[in-house]
Amino acid sequence: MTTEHRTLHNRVLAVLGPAIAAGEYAPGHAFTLQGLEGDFGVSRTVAREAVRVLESMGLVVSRPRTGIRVRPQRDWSVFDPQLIRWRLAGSGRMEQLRSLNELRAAVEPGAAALAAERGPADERAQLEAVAERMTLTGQAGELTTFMELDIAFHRRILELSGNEMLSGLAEVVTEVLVARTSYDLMPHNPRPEALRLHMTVARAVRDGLPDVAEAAMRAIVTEVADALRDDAPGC
Amino acid sequence: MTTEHRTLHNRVLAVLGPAIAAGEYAPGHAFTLQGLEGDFGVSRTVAREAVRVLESMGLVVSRPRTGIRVRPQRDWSVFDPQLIRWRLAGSGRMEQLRSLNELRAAVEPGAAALAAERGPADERAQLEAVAERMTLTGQAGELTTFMELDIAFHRRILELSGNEMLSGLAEVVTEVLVARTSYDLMPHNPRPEALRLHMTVARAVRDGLPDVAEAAMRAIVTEVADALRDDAPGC
DNA sequence: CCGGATTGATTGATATCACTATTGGTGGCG
DNA sequence: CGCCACCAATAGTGATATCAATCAATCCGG
Repeated sequence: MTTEHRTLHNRVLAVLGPAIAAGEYAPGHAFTLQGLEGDFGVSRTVAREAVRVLESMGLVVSRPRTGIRVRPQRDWSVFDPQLIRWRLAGSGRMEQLRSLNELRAAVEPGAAALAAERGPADERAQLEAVAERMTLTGQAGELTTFMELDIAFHRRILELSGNEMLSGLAEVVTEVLVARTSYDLMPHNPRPEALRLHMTVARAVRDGLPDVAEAAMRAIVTEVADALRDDAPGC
Repeated sequence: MTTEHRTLHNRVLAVLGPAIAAGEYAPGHAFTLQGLEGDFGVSRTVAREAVRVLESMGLVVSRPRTGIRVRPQRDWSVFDPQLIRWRLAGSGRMEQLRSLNELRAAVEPGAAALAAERGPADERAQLEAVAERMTLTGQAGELTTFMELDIAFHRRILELSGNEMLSGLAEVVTEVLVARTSYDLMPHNPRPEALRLHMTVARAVRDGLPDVAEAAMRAIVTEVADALRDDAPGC
């Protein structure tokens, strides 16, 4: 997760960010520094720091005389984990989850193949233990622990791909899984089919079978995508 | 491209960012605000704004008494277009290009399929014209114009996918293509095979043939990946 | 009615001060 | 001798005041 020490500008961001991310301000809407100072009861220094961060995420532009203007959605840095979290907290959650899962569907099968192909053998072997514990805690209905293992599982595979960009998506996947659990979009008991598929992926990666790993992972993510399409919780 | 008006803190970032991104400072290395003020001859406010941005990109953490410390690479927001640009400007360029292209290889085929499947028909039809102009300018050796068209082509497909995350990757692909051209990693005349493949993708998308579009796009990106593997310029 | 000078609102930048948290040392105690 | 509690130095954090630069909007002359 991203670094979050409790500074004032972070507290401003924690309110402003989600509000803009949720579309509460139309593109083009202009804030002023003075306005922010007043609204949040903070100094100019702090307000400017917050604005600089929003600016670096592409949410706003700050120009003299015009103020701080909200940019259209297409300019946002949609891969920024913080922005993803903000959006998942807002009203467009389901839509955001759908597009994130489509991304996962596009990427994770290939990552699983790469992991099986060129991950270090010892680390590849460790995946099975994670999948086994997932099965146990899943059947026991321990949702929080299950989530943590699920995150660890997918993160590990992305990292084993040996590709820095794919590893970087681990943050994204983490946000998705956290959101699915904390917003109660997971079934109380994971589907047995999904658990089996995770085991299949784990073994295929361990045994260096890219095609099997890829196919099983594809089954996992498309299953989730289908479930989300029906607005029902999948795994 | 990201917004870049010439503020002082941006000038600080333009030096500090690439330096950190290039690994000139080992993880754990600590700056102080005072040091930055002196080194860049700027006020504390400006130095702090720059640090806040670096912090939001995961490059550093700022803590009282400890200073501003460089974080290990795995914590960086590797999808941030600005960070990508900084890294492509540094010494690890080829490695960065390789991982970016592996990402493209994982994502773009699927995006092409989605574009063929559910993009608006009129926009899908426009792709062919872009591909045709690519062929013309490519054969004429007009590298800059070719690059712009190439960018437009791939961006259009990502946008037609109708998925916000995939559209977001357009920035990444743009940085890659700009870097390939400006650092002279493109062949002076694009390979005819590559030009034909772009035409194939364009027509398949226009005609709503996901499988064809996906296969042709896969051929494009794997060809590039192979070329990069041999350290030779591909298309 | 059009174009260019004027202007005032708003960000950009600096300087300085008080506050706070963290760390690392220091001295006392077991 | 080692462990723990306390203290002080240090660096970021936050506030305030002030001036410079910019530029959208307005106004005025031709």
